Amino acid sequence: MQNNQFKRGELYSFITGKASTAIARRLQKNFKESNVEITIEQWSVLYHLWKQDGLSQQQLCDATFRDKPSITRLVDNLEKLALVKRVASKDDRRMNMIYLTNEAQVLQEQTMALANRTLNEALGGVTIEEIEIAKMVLQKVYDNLANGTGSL
Amino acid sequence: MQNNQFKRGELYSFITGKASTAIARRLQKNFKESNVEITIEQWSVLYHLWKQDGLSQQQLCDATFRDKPSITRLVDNLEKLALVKRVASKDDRRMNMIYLTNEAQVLQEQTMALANRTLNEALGGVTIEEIEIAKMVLQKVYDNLANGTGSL
DNA sequence: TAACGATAGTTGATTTTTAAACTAAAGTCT
DNA sequence: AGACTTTAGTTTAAAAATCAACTATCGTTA
Repeated sequence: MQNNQFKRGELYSFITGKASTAIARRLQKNFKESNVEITIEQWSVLYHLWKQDGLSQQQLCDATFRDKPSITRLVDNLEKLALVKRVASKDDRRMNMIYLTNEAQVLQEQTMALANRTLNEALGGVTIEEIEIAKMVLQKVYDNLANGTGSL
Repeated sequence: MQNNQFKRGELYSFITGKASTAIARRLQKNFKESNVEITIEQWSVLYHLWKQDGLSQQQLCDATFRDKPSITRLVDNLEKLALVKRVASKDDRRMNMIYLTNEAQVLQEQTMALANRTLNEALGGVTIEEIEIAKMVLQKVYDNLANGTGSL
């Protein structure tokens, strides 16, 4: 039994993710206004490939916190948009390595600028110290749930 | 221009909402293990009705941060499950007031216990003070984006 | 009262997410 | 080598989100 005693109802915001949903919607809107015709889900995949190109689909699952069918379809759609290419691994023929195309590399600078603008809109009036604590709490929540088996 | 200068990549967690997604998945899993056969989206509607019964669909939109079609269909499904009832308002015949059934009231205690258990799993090792700051930051992010027009 | 615009809710089409079942390719163990 | 298990990815079906168009009712205003 933990010594944290929470008042019911107060922590609803942690469950709903209203803040991240609001950020995602705003980012999507900012993309559209700049005529960037990709979804934020697709962008989140490109984001990790910009950090490191040639990830497997499973690595993209872990990075984006999505399950395998979601990544399969996101990669399907990104391939249709000619933003990524599937390349069968020579070492392990079960794996697809996902590589960015030249078109996708062009998007990086523009979309990262839009993402930073969106975060500035979202975090106005919040101090760096508060942001650091919030980041730490969210990371800890994720670690608490990602590692465990779910059996408490 | 704001004086907040963020390092790229570090704030990715704010966009993805990994933490709230992880909590939602764990809650759904805990529901299933206890044979509670509702989705977390349905539960989020019930949650607000437990706090105040007889809300209109528009009030549920605002409370759950969902749009009108989503609430229409969630109420559809909750009605099929015999957990809520639509009652046309006498004052304003455009409005449906949504009321809990007896079956839904039975669910309250069990699911709130599961929600609190889930939050205890999620927030282990985080102090009350840190939680308060994180809540404040998330609320401020939401306010920053919900009020604005999106034009920066 | 007639016309106009705003609000509450529904419907339809498309896309995404999720869980579960499935195929194919490795690895392991005797 | 043969049987078993694990891992990578795909497919299918159901629930939900999103955007747009739509109906019905209300309020205002001329």
